[in-house]
Amino acid sequence: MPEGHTLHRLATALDAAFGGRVARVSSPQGRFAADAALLDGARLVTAESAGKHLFVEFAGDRFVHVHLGLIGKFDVCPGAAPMAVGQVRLRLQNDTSYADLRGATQCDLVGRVKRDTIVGSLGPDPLRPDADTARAWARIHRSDRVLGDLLMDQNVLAGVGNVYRAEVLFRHGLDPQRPGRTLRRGQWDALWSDLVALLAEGVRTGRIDTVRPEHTPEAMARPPRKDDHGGEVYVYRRTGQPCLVCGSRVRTTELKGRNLFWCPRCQPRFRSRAARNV
DNA sequence: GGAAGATGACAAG
DNA sequence: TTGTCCTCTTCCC
Repeated sequence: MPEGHTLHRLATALDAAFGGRVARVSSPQGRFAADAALLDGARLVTAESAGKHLFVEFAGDRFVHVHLGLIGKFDVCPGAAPMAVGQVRLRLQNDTSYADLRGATQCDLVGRVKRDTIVGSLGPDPLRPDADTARAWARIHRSDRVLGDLLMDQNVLAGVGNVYRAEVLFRHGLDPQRPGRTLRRGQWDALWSDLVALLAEGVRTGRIDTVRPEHTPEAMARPPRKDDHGGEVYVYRRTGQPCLVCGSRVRTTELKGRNLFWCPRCQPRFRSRAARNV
């Protein structure tokens, strides 16, 4: 379930379990074996996240760059490491904890320059207090691409994934197919501060909850969800179900290979002034 | 038991 | 745009 808040929590957990201590590093699956051998027995300095990227820093300006992709998992557990189950690409362990990485799209040993390049290419991360929101706005308000596309572009905005995209657009009544250049500054500012709050809440709870208190009874009354982002949402993966606010059926379509969810009434189709005057 | 699908991102054409 | 990779869970037969 990797969106920005997940990676942020993961970095914190890894830092708490391994930061400042010598770590055993291995690759039971073998695909990271050569690099693991180089790091084995080194001091793990810290772990940090940037958007959906994770960097585990080892002494000597060495970083394990991890991207979980769609299906990756990095489980941090207390106690002694059991026999590796499944495809464990990377395992960290010390006297008190172990952590297993599976299914990541990326697990590479990189230097500081490469690490800085990756971080520098990302858009502002709502979880970082020093995030430069103006950079994202500069990209968005000049773009012909639609909001649903822009919000998922990590070079525009770092850490937002499919769940937060769908939910934040719903919360602001914005049509996902609306071109970025038509967004007003005030709307963007509201969108950004909402993302800051939602992701911070996600970091705190480990779930994605976006339903406002006034709609919580409706959310609680519906059948339990099968997917595992953990929280209560308005539209994400609720295709065909009634909107918690207006009762319309939640709709879905594919946008650049990803599922996009929205409510046709709460997020009415955007029409430019020119189009309205025709 | 096996197919489908999933909170992502890349390269190739 | 399409194909590919990564792993695990859910759903259907």
